[in-house]
Amino acid sequence: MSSRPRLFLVDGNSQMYRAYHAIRGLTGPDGRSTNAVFGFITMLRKLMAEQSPELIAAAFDLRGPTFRHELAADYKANRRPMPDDLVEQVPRVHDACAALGVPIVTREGFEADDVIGSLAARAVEAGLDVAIVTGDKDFFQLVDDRVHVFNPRDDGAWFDAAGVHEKFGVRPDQVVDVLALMGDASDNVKGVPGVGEKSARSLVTEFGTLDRLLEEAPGLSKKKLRTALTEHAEDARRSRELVRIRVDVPVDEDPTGYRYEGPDRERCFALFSALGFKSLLNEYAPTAGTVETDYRTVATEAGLEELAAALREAGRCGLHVLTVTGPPSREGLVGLAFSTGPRAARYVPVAGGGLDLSGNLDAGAVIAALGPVLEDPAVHVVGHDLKRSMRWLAEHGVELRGLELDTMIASYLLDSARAAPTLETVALEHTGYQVVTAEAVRGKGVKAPDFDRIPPETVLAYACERADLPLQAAAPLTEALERERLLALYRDLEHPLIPVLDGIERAGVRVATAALAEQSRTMQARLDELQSRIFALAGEAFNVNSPKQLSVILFEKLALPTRKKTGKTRAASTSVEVLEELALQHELPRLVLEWRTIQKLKGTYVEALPQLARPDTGRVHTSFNQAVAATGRLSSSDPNLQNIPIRTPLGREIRRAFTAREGCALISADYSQIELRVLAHLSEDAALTEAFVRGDDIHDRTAHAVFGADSGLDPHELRRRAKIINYALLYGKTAFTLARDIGVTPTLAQAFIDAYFAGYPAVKGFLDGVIEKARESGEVRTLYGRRRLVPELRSRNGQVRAAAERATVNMPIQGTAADILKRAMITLSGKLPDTVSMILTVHDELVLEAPRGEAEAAAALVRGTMSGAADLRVPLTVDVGIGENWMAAKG
DNA sequence: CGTCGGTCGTAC
DNA sequence: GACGTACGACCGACGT
Repeated sequence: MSSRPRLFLVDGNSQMYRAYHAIRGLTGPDGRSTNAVFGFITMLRKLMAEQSPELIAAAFDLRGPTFRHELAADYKANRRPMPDDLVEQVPRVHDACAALGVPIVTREGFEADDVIGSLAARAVEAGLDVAIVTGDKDFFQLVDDRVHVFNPRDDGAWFDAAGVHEKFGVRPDQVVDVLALMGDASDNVKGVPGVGEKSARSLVTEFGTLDRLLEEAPGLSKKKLRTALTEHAEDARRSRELVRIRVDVPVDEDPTGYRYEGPDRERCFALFSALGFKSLLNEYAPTAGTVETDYRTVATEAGLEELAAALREAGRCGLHVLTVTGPPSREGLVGLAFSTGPRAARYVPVAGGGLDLSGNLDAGAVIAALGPVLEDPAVHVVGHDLKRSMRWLAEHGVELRGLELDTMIASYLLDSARAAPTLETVALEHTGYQVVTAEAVRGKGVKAPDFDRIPPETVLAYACERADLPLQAAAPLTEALERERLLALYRDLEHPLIPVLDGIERAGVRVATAALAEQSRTMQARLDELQSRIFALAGEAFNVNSPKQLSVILFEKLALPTRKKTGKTRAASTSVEVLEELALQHELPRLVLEWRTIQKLKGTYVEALPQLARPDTGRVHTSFNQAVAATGRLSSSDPNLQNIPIRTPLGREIRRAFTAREGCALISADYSQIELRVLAHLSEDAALTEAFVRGDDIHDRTAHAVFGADSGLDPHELRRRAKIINYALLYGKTAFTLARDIGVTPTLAQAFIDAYFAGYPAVKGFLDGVIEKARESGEVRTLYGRRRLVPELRSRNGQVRAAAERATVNMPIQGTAADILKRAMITLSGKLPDTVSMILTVHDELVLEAPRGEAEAAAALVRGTMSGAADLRVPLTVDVGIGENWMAAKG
């Protein structure tokens, strides 16, 4: 090993071309290509990380002729010009290179190759080793003890002289001779006709040098070769001069001066922001620690009064409510943070909890001073997840008003397809700051102390940033919403929905915990019984819940046939589908199916729900997430009340446990076939629209269209199949899975799909049109302008593309339905009397709780509001029911 | 002992 | 390979 410092010389042009071809379809915020820049940066960063170069520089070609054009006028004449979208990236590749701390070297009249060759020669003279970073085999000619070639592709490959011989078949000093003989069509380097790479190599190996070969040519026995070599000897010599990399270009630079001193972080950040390289921004972002801040703790009565006055004076603030983890509670409030301007915030810790905060103000004093400000609609509030703040403040009797902007939801509307936006990503993208994470303050894992166990001074920066940065992000986010035509959707739909959802969450839903406990006992008894019979049949005890152990029993011990493999690990599947088939030939899988069903219901609902109910009220308060689902739907968690069973009798028992409070009834109202109606509206299909307008049974209508009037089959079965087909189309289902679901051959299923599209011709055109438009624009929108970005439509991976196409056709349908229900909720919340509460929403359904005497009137109001929530070409039919529990109300 | 990916299953 | 959108229980491999 040499101890000499090593200079890395990056072959800029070849690496830029490689990046350009390796990455497709990447564009920046301005819509211009960024693929080559991104690929080049990735390569450089990898090089830095893995090779830790002490010295580095990059050489690039300049436009215009070089000395080679003087040697051969047609040099590179055949080469296709650089694509326009690469040309425009060249200056940015240079910028990126410089920003990352890699100086750029060019020489007029010479190519990057010659600059590198000459720099390498100077470097060796100066006592350095050299690594040429390239994927171009031409550089093999420069390799010696001191100069090696490094190909950064994949894991990276080093070439010394032996490596060159192994890879290219000749010694480095013979490389030019081989290249000269074989020529290079793309550069118009002629070479010798009939001599390709292989024969060039063997000839040079045999004769040692090109000169020697040409001397001996007249005596060669092979006629063709002899003639070619003698006639084209001059071409070969000229070609050698073209392919020979110059090592004598005057380079003034001192190679020892290319010391790598790291990236210019500010310049990188600015450049990567402009290019839209969000994943890279993180690393180069300025952090709070590097910026002057005015973050202070407020811990006196006088300070509180001063803060309250300042907030009123400002009329606008960023807010963060710092709490312990877990559901909202009175005790869990840890502190409040307010910001009224960039990098300025006040943190008000609240005494109590596990830490001795006797020096701090108690919740009563804090709320007394600041509650009125928070409730004042004239004081506008910006925050990240305002609904969460509302719920926690409500625990202290404070009604947060004056909501101005929720940065979480604004960011979600801009790109609903990615993971729910955290303040970390919003701050980074819209203010350029990297915030302190909760993990950095609290530590990692479940054992990390909660915020109430951490001293206020430690929490200060964290809490203040969470008030400050949303406020700073508000303007850029609003501009982005405006620019992307999403501001009206935010203002008219998502924003007004925040307090509506807060109300639903706060109201909660009553669960009959005693009934669930009873169910749990019954279920356990049945599970025990099933388990012993399963063990008896298996001949041993095992964990029935473990797919792995179960498959050993099924497929090894009992030697039942495997039917399906699982997605990722390709293990034998034990899914319902498989077990149902196996149940035909063995008792054990049948018992396992029943065991699983009961276990699932018991574990997920019967036991989980009572634990999540408030002991004092017996009500569970779910969280609705407004910034998760890519289509615009809401999701529900802790507990998820949107997947409570309904299909099986046992499952329905669980719905019976959702009951109205004393003296009240539940009202369930759901849209009938809303997605198909949305499809009818969006596609403007005459037959589909007419069917809904006339009030036909849509599945019968489809059965008629698909199977004909006189198929002679059971009408119920036909309707069942038609229903599956109707929904299959919404999800982009293929003939393959449709066939499986309705029990026909894929060919027949395809015939059904064809018949469907023949019956509803505009639907086909609509679905194709959606994909086509989305491929062009990169996005797909609902009737109300909600959008989803679908870059995967341009993927080269067929499977990825197909999945994106299915998501694309589904989005406007599912998303418009979601928009409509949200509209209905907002309107309804303004009309309902105080005595009636919305308590649940499940995609196409609303559940309300009303005093018995008011239920009928409320039901009528709900039906009217939901029906009128959208103005479609088809009516919106709403099924409404009233009952003492959720099951009964769905009647 | 905790984290995390994989599998399975519930809803619309 | 093959149905869109979610949440969550449980297992078991893996790392501390």
